[in-house]
Amino acid sequence: MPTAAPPLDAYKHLRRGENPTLRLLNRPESAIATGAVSDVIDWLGRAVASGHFPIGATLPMENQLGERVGVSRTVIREAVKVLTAKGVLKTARRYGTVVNPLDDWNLLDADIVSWHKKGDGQVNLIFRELVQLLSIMLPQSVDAALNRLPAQMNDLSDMAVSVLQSHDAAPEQRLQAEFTIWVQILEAPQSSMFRQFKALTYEMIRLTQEFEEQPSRSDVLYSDLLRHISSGNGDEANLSCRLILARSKSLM
Amino acid sequence: MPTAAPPLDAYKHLRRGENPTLRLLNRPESAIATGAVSDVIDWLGRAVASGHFPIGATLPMENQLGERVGVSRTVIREAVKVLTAKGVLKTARRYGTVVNPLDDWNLLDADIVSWHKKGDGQVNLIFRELVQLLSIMLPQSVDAALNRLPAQMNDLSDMAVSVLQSHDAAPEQRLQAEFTIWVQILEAPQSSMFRQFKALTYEMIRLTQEFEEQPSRSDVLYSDLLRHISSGNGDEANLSCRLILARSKSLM
DNA sequence: AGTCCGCTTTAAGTATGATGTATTGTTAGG
DNA sequence: CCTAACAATACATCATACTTAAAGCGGACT
Repeated sequence: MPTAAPPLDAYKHLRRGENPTLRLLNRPESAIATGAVSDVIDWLGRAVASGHFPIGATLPMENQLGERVGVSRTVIREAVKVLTAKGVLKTARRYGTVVNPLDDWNLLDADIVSWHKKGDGQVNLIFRELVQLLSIMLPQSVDAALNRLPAQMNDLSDMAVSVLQSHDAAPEQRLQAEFTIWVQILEAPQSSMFRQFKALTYEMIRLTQEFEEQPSRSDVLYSDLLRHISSGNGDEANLSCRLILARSKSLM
Repeated sequence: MPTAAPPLDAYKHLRRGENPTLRLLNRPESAIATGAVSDVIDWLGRAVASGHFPIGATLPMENQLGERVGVSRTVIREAVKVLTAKGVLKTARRYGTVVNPLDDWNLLDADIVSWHKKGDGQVNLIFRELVQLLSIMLPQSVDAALNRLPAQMNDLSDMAVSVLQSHDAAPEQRLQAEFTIWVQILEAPQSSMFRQFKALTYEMIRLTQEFEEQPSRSDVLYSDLLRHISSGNGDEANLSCRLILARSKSLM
């Protein structure tokens, strides 16, 4: 086991959806976004995702873990329980807490994906499978967007495109802009389950940005997509959608 | 708020994968399948899903809830934390614990779906959307199964079909048999994310059985599907797949 | 009357320590 | 060599005390 302990506070800022200037959408912070337990969940999740605690490894005892990050055992236990419910960890008396194999993880849980970043152990695998999954779901959603009246495609999308077109948009702004567009599209099927893919889509965009050597311009792709949806051109819209996904797919 | 409290122990037997006689597959018990916390998660989840605690409702205080089901506040808190992480609940100091709107629930989490049963508040909605989602994913998986060598379709599937063909198979056996077949198919894409849909597929089959007025024979549908996959007949296999799903779809 | 500030109260959040209990590993007995 | 009793471990549960953020009330001031 590595000796260096990742700092607990290092990720606190990531959860907050700071977005003072712009009105674009940000991925809703995980519902459990308050207090020490949330911090430990985040820290532990990233520690596992990064390979600091590799698959099959046994975590330190709850007591040690607690004093290591400066919280009580109660907090550690509640965090571990959450990670256990997400299939990442498994606890057993006398045996300890161990990291489950990847197939046990609830990979459809966006939180789990969000803990991974470029360079982490299985991030390439996860990214690839995530793109593969969304390559199935997102075109379906685009199809649904065609059938609904284009009133769905509102000002928010237009604003997002203009952000993408601007030359001085920060990466986070571009991330939010692309996400905003997908949120509109994923509303079209009017399905709570489809809506669940919003957060996963956010993670795909995020990882796409991380993996890009140099920022590529996506404004044309998205404006084409929206235009074809508005004009009711199904084949063209579907093609635009797949072009956007091909960009992510090409990064592996 | 309703007065009658659902019994805590009433669901304990459901989690265990009792399967003494048969060798077919059962949905892997939720990773967190041991102890009082697990029981409370299950109980609370079902209490919410059934509408006993409707959306927007405030739960009793952690203390009261604890003495109501006969566990300490610690156990309640750990269970609530898990439900919070799944987006079902939301806690705030001085405000209490409230049930989130449906769109906040992690509906791709099979546990949440598993808590719903026929007659519950939103079960019709969830069932419909679940079938809709799997109507997209399962045909894709069938396609992948075609490309892999038919060694994938092993004895297990054959055994499952023979169970479906037998006239005296219990409902649970038929459930397990159908599930076993889908497990094989969902292995074909060799994707951890696709594997996540196993548990959701299990829930779809379960709900399909619940909603069926009288048990319908599915043996022909599945044997056709497997036969077409083995023979590499893509169009026919895809059709069989959609026929199976149409059976579920017709129940709403 | 209406607004604002601050106090009190509430219920979740955290901490601590003690005890319970499966499970493992070992050892003594056959 | 095998089995059964035993001891050790680390999670599981319980009980209690204390902390903290926020809702709600009430009084003071304009």
